[in-house]
Amino acid sequence: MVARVQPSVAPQSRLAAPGAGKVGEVSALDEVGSLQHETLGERVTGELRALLIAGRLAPGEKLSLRRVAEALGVSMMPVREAVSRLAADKALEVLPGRAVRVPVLTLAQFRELTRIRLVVEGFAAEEATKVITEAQIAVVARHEAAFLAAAKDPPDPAAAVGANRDLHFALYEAAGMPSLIEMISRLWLKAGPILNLDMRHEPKRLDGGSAVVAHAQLLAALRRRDPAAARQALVEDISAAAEHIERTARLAE
Amino acid sequence: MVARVQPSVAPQSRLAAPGAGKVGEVSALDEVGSLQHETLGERVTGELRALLIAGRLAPGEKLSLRRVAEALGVSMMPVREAVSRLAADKALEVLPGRAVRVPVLTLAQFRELTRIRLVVEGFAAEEATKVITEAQIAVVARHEAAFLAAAKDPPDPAAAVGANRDLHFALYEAAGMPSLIEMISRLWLKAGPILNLDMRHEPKRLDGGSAVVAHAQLLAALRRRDPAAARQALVEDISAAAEHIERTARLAE
DNA sequence: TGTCGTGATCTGTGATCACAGTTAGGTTGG
DNA sequence: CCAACCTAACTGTGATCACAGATCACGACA
Repeated sequence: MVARVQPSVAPQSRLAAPGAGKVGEVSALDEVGSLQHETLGERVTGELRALLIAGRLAPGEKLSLRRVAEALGVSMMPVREAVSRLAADKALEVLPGRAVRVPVLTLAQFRELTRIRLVVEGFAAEEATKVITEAQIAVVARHEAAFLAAAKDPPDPAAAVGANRDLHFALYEAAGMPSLIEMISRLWLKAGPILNLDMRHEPKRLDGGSAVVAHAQLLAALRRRDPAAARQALVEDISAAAEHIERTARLAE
Repeated sequence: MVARVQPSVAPQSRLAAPGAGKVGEVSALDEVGSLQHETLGERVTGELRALLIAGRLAPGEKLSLRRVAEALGVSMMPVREAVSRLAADKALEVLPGRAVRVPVLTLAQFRELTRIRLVVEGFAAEEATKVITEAQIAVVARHEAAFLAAAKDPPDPAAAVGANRDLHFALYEAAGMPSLIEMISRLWLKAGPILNLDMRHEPKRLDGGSAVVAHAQLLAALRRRDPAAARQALVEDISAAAEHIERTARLAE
């Protein structure tokens, strides 16, 4: 049907971009990173992503483009773009003729997601342990402390969820693999609603739970520079949380 | 900033959907799968995805929403949605004030992508080998034969690219993990432009290349039900292709 | 009292218009 | 003849309007 999308422009004919700046001239203006003013659609996307990962949007909850637009004080257009992106990641789903909602995972889907997380995040932990710096370990430790504080009595579920997220991603980012981070983000986007909604509703799980010991083992492995042990600690962290979800959470079918 | 997106509807208050169909009654109407008519935006997305994976859109090639819309005979709106989705997957990128183009990978990005592919697709191959059926093996073998035929003299690059894709995904789908397939598709979407554009331009690599022996080893491992060997064969297939790309292809920076 | 039909309302999808920013090409001045 | 400016076309983004389809609630009929 579509023979050529862009017949007129040959990409090879344009090897080097002309560039708007003058060549050979270095000034202080080159320092500023041309703060590309974030487009409105991207901002909405980020807002919804944060809400999903934090578990503040429950599985099955229905969203309305117009309502979201009104709540965020923007037009319907950026919301459409954001929902399109998130739906492409299956972080949201659009029912045929109905509305857009947060997907409700079946038990099989949740188990598959967990298996993938074990592989991908385990790999990330292993690679991160090989190249992590002292300063980065300190950052992880700081988030671990924050998580511990939030899990203590009285527990602060929202803070715990955020600290847990920061801890994990601080580790993953140490691997220095941006595409991997992006991939893991997508996994969290899909698992976030169940995982963190649960953690939010059952703060008792936090204190004395398996997460604290897994995090401690993870940090110890990092300090020992033991990739296999770090992976093992992460696997236990993910597995324990998944088992708890399977026991308690409401999964479809 | 945004406290609650949808304040009026409590998701818990709507535990079970009412359902339009009558319960307890089984008729012929339950057979028809509620044919949801594919939306226009989805069709455009699929069209662009196919073009990207097949390597028919070269890295650095610029796209214009209006041109694409005109070429596909649709309005600009569905194209915007498709580009939004693909840009979210980083299969396309939108320059700040310029145009949208297919990304040009740096050497570091390509290497990272390859490492991730080794982990994820290797895992998929391993899992698939554990549960693959005879019929599914036959399907893989058929695509292998098609690939062999397309690689022979005279080589048919387009057919070879398609057969190679079908072969790999026939294997991965045998694992029965939909989210994993989706994840691998995204990886191919990003690597496709370089990998298959190269294969298209250098058909000599096909005949007598490492791909045919890797595929043969893969099939042998499948028939032996040897997950580790299947993974190894796939790793060699991916690695060999990646090495060739690194030697010949034009990578940024 | 239970069930079905029906209309108002809300849903996402698509099209069209408006706009600021950039690019490319042509023209003018040196 | 070369370079710099300047204009015109084109870019993605956002907003608004239009429309088919689905949902839901109310009311009428059995």
